[in-house]
Amino acid sequence: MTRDRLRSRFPGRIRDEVKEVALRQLAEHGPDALSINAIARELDVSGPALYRYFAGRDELLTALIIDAYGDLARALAQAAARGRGRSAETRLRALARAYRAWAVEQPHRYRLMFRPLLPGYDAHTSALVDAAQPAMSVVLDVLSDIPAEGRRSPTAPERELAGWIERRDIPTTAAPHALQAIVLWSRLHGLASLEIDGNYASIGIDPAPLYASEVATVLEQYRPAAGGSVTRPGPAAPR
Amino acid sequence: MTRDRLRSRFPGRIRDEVKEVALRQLAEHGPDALSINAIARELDVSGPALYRYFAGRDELLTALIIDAYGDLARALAQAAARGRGRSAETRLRALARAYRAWAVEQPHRYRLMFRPLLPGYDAHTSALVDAAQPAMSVVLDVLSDIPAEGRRSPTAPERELAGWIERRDIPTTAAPHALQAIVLWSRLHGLASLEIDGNYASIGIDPAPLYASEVATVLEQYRPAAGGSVTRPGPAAPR
DNA sequence: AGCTTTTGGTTATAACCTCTAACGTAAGTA
DNA sequence: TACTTACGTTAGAGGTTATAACCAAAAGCT
Repeated sequence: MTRDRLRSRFPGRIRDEVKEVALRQLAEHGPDALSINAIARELDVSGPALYRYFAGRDELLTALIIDAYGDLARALAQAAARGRGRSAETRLRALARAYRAWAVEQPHRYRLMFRPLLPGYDAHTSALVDAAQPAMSVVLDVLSDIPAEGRRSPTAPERELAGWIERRDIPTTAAPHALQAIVLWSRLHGLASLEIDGNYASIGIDPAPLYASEVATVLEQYRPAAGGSVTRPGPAAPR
Repeated sequence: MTRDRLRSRFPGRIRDEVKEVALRQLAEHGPDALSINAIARELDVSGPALYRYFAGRDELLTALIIDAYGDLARALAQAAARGRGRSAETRLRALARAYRAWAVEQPHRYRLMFRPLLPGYDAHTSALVDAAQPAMSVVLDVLSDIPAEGRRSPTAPERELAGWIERRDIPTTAAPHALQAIVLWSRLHGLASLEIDGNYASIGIDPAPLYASEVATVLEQYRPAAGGSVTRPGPAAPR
């Protein structure tokens, strides 16, 4: 037969084309339904042809995940940039809204990011954590605009984080806020992942205020004096 | 042939036996590796035999999920019961520790609970949300021990929740705390799911203080006056 | 131009999987 | 004892990933 080759049909962006089809199928038929064969069929090409472009299902998957992280980072950066003039608080709120919006608009991709695929904790795993970093950096950036005057002495997790900060290419001005960023991310992730699985819908509440509230308390908690001082991460968890 | 039948080998608990094998395989070879065939092989029985006891792979999966919810609820209830004398705060902290411990000790089961399987939002989905409720009730129970003196007027999400509370068999005394419970759960879920996927380990921090801290701020936030008053879920998210 | 090498596809095949169908035996019941 | 139901068997349809072997088209070189 030798029908039109992929190369001529999608010059220079075959991998992208494959990934697009993959995302479509993923959105329609669930996360476990991602099938190399089905993609090939839709591209009107026969089975193993795609193995010229992806080592296998897993590599395709991780490529999708990495893309997703990048895309999320871009969306967050945009949201942060839009509010450049305003206060860090409002920018942070915008960030949270953008995070939520991204997750809600493409839940399949969001789920993909946090789905562990291989039991093998090998090198490719580190590729994934690297991919996650830019998005985190956006959060850190916004947080580091908040003046850190009058800070109390760093807590244990904060000290642990300082070392990590240095080992990456992150500007060390962000260090005092790293823990905030992680807590915020954890909360947003908790909200988003519960929301896209319909847990808030099933009990009939609107999660939007929760996002706003979580941002507010993250700012509150790690502030110098205020009322949040009782609240500091105690002496290494009363195991 | 006619080797020993399952019935005679595991009288009265064939389904349980199958589920045990399933959990073992799930723990060892990842969540996608759960195979009816492989289970049958391990039980020294041939393929389709198991279809007498489970309608298919999906039913087995949902059975595992429901079991997991029940098991988690038991673990939480135990933790809550152990601290019966002490203050609600410490009981709540114990609850959080138990939640974390359960998730960390059996990550495969934890992941299972929050994994959406079928795109079909049918009746079996409601079976799953029903299964999740007992665990939530434990959290509500502990929270409702906290006196609600001097409460400010209920926020929008709280009002939304009140209706839901009435529709279930939950004692309405828990109503004022339902939002706290949901926020707490969301945070715990965020922490746990990030932890079991190794996100904290990869940046080298110990998540234990974070759990404690999140419990503390949940209590802080929804307290009458204090410093948390600025923190209330704003006017329905500035969309 | 012509020859050679690389590249991008093809089909065939192995080894899995889920699940249905058809069939026989073992066990319980009238 | 005869009948019926329950339980397990093999066979098979249709799906998957992934490898192997092969072939044609395009690109590079002289």
